[in-house]
Amino acid sequence: MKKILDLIAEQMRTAFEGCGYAADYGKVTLSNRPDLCEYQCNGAMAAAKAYHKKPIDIANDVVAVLKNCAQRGEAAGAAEDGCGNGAAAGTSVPADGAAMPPMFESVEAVMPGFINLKLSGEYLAAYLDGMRAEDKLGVEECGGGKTIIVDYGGANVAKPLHVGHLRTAIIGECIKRMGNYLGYHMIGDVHLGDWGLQMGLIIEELRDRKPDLPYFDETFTGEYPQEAPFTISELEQIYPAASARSKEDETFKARAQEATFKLQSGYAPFRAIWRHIMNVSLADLKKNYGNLNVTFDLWKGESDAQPYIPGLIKDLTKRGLAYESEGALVVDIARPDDPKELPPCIIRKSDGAALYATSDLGTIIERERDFAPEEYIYITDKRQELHFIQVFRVAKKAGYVKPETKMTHMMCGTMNGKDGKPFKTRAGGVMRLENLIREIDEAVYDRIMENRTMEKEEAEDASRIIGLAALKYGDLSNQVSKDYVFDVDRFISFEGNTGPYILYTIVRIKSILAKYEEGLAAVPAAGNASAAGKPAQDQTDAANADTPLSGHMRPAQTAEEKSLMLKLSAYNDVVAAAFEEKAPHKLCQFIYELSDAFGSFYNTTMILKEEDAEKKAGYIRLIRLVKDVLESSINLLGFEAPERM
RNA sequence: GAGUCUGUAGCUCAGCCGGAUAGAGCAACGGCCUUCUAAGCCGUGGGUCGGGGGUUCGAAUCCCUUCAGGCUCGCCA
Repeated sequence: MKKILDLIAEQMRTAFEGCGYAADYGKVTLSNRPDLCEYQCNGAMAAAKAYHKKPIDIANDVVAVLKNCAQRGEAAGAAEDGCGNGAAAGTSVPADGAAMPPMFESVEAVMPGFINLKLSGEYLAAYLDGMRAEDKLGVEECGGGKTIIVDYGGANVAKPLHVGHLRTAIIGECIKRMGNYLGYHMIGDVHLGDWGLQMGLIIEELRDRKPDLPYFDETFTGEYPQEAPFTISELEQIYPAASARSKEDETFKARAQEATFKLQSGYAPFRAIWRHIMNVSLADLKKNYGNLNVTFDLWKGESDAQPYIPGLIKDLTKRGLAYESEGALVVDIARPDDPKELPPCIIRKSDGAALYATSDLGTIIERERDFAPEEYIYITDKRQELHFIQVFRVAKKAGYVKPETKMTHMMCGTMNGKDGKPFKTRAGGVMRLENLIREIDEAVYDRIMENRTMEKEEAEDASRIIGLAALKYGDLSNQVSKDYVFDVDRFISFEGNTGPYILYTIVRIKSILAKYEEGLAAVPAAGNASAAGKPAQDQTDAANADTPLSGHMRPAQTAEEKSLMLKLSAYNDVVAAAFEEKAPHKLCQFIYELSDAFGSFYNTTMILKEEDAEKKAGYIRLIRLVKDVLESSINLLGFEAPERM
């Protein structure tokens, strides 16, 4: 479906043109004065200078044309009188094939030259009917199947996920879901850190702990065991210990570097250990990401890029793009218009080893070969900005990526504690993701038990769902690029603009809908024995020809109802903008406002007590659409709602 | 030092490709449950949009300058 702002703007543009002004001035925005109007057009003021006229005169001209059309009851009039060509208000939003009612309830010019618009209740109702009839609630699939690779998560093998991994995972998942919803072919890749020094550290630490393992017996010639010589909890203990040791013990560090080198050179025993590390760690990572509702299409890692690196280096050297500098192999990426000359990208260290940029370039070569995506989106901490500038420029300069391919680096701000410094546990350490999630879930559980009567098991399930929503919404509702304060106490308060508030709205609607279904089922069941045994859903559809599903949306009767309907109509616009601008917080903002509008409506309108059956059915249609939009939105954000809370 | 981002209510944040009276939430205060889930709704108070200058009919928004803070600045990822 066309976006409602575009539909209105089409009318405005033809009206401006009909008065002899450029159509561009017909831009329409949501009103910033809801007390005066619903939509506004400020074009008359902008046009005033170009046409040497008073803004209010222009506004009056345009308004006169719009009113003229409305009066004649044909918003789809002839083009020469400026009434539009019929595409906007005539037939573009069919509701059961019927023509659309007139668009505006009121159109007025106000000093100094604003044009204030109010949508007619009939038009709005018909627009919402259009949404209800469509698969994706009116969201247009603008992606056209284009492939986009999203590189997010950034987990390191053998290191537990901690809060620092939270943002990129959550944001990446949301971007991927929005893209898929809009018809892009999104490929999420976790891009594991599985090839660095940490592997050598683990191998050498393991040697000291379990020297009898066959991997360390150079005379061993048999088959290595299938089973890993450690569990995930051992592994998670080994790495930090080894890491700490390497900082004090130079010999140990040298051994680890040596081991890393041997691993990377293909030394069989160490490759065998590496595979064990990968298997054990990957299973754990999948579980943890799964708990966050974060999934990846690809579980590739830096190690997968290694086969491409020799060819990459050879190619860059042969073509003169890479050259030796201070013992390292580098590629210049500076451009004359850079405000500051950027350092070259190092693709091989002076000791001959590859590094981060090299494996990212290797990964790009593999992705081009396998997917030839039209866009790359990397989601990482913002401190990696320079790294990605370098990688992108080398990839383009060397022609590994087509010039028109978009390469985007979404830079995430850091999560700080209440003190404004990077987030730490109360004890001062790095907080593991699992612990954070548990803390939130427990707080939700306590909250449920203090206010509600619910079985222990249901409460536990519900607290997991609600806790995740609190965590994700708390993150996604902030601007991606900004640092933000991660305050556990605030997240578990669940009041105001929070995930649980959104869920609560959904749960209340579900509850009303369920009661309504019960009520409908009860009526025919009393006098119709044959229907009595059927499930409630079948009965409601069969019992009443004019069910909430089949009937039309009714024009709003109250201010609260109108606000709610107006808010709903913005859904397709918001989803498209949130993806286009890579701004999940806009979708959060939207569902918060939608929930808020529902709250006001709910509080002023008794839905189930309504005596007029058709009116009541209209309310049901409306709140069902609210529920659908909310559920669809939170699914894009990456969480879900419980049945009760 | 250079580059870059940020600075909006007591706190946490929207708004930033120029528009009308700068918006929410939390916290504070006051109302609303014999009515569909009060994790809710309604209301009150609270602001030199860091400071200064400029562009404009019009600036939180654009430009310059200044202050404060964060981050980055060739062989970590």
